[in-house]
Amino acid sequence: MALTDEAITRIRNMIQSGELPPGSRLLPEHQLAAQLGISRSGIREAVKVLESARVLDVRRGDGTYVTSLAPALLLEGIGFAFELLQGETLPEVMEVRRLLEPTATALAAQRISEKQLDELGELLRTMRGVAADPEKLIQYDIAFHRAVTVATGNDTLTSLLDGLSGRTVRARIWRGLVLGNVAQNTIDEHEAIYLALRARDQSLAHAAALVHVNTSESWLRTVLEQPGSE
Amino acid sequence: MALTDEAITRIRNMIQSGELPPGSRLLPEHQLAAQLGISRSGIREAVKVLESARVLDVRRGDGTYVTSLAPALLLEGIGFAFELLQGETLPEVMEVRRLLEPTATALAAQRISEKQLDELGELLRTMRGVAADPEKLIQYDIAFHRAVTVATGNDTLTSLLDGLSGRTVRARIWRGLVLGNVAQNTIDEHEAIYLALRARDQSLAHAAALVHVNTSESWLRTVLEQPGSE
DNA sequence: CACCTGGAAACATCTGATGTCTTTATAGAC
DNA sequence: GTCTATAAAGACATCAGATGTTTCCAGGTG
Repeated sequence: MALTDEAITRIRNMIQSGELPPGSRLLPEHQLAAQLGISRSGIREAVKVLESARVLDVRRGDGTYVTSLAPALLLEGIGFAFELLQGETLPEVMEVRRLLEPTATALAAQRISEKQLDELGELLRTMRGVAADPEKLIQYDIAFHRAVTVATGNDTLTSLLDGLSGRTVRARIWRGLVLGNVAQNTIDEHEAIYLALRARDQSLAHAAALVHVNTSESWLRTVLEQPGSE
Repeated sequence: MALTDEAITRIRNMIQSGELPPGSRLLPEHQLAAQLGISRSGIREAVKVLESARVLDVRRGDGTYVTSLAPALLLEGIGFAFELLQGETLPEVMEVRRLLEPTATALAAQRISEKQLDELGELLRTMRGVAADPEKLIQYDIAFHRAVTVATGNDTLTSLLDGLSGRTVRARIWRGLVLGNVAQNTIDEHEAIYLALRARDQSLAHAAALVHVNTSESWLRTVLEQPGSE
């Protein structure tokens, strides 16, 4: 494995060095192949890898361009990675969430805007309305937590938590959680978080988020102890 | 873009469903191509993508195998992603570290073993010995922080922090930090963390790690305000 | 039993051809 | 002059075949 991987590295270096800034266009395949001294096949594999990593954007009939390289794009792949983690590492992922989410929520309490607070309140109100519908409840639960992380103003943090709480991982866990008898409890915990943010109380926000994540985690533990849960 | 991407998805699904468990071998390229109904070129691009994501391990002359799918492998790529983040997002990465590392250090205080404490003390002693050599100081600094996260026993967390504090990002920041007049200060902060862990004092460990990360972050801020720092 | 050697299997790479899509320029209609 | 439809060119998508290299393993040899 030398030629193709070398091509990947060289293209990456061109981007990292600024020679190929975000949005710029790469040479056509055959010219790029000539420049890097390998065949089009090799170039295509290299480009495909960088495309899957959201570094390049290949537009058929047009050309290949460097993406914006925004955190939301580049960190998109980690959700992809988390989905392949085997069952025994799921508790580890939950633990990371338990470490990160309360702190992030506390940060949100410090920075959240009035408008974002209103949106959060609206989400909470909607959640109460669909408490009987598990699928919709999950959907709005995800939206609620995402809105909180967005309120931190840190895109990198948001993207990381998106990956940690990816739809697959979260759906697997929360579907069971909601189907259990704890729907009302979950909504109450969300309200506690909302009230803490509204009060801009960082300590309270931290505690409320911790309680909430802990509920999910302890539930997950009981599920994983049962056979046939995977 | 349909055929190759579909092939990627289908291979991923075979792995996720358990049809291809970790360590198992895939069909040869031409048989896989026949099964998925595309050409060898398409299969090769798909396999290359999954290989770059550390999902597959291609052994020339032998065959293609599913990796162990361990967190350390699958999350290896996020360091790769962080290296491509542009300058203005560097503060965001530092902020995530500021959120995560103190909490992780507090967790380590709870779980670290006697043996790991001894190793940490040894690292600290070594750091003092090479205080005058920036390159080596950076090297042992990385080892120190990694040892702390390893002590949490959470591989997923370790891999994430490895990515956040990847050699490139960290080296860029710390080279300047060490070249500044703060080498001794940095070592003192490490000792504070070590003592807190030794005392198994979670609150103190949290605080010490926060002070330490904050030092780096404020330094980074001053550097980024200067022109020509990138 | 240990070592060596051949062949088979599998990936690495290249080459060339064809299909399809996008963009753009051009010719025509109004 | 402007708008539109069409044609042509450029670029990626995909396929097919051939050749080189590496690895593994069976079988022979000492």
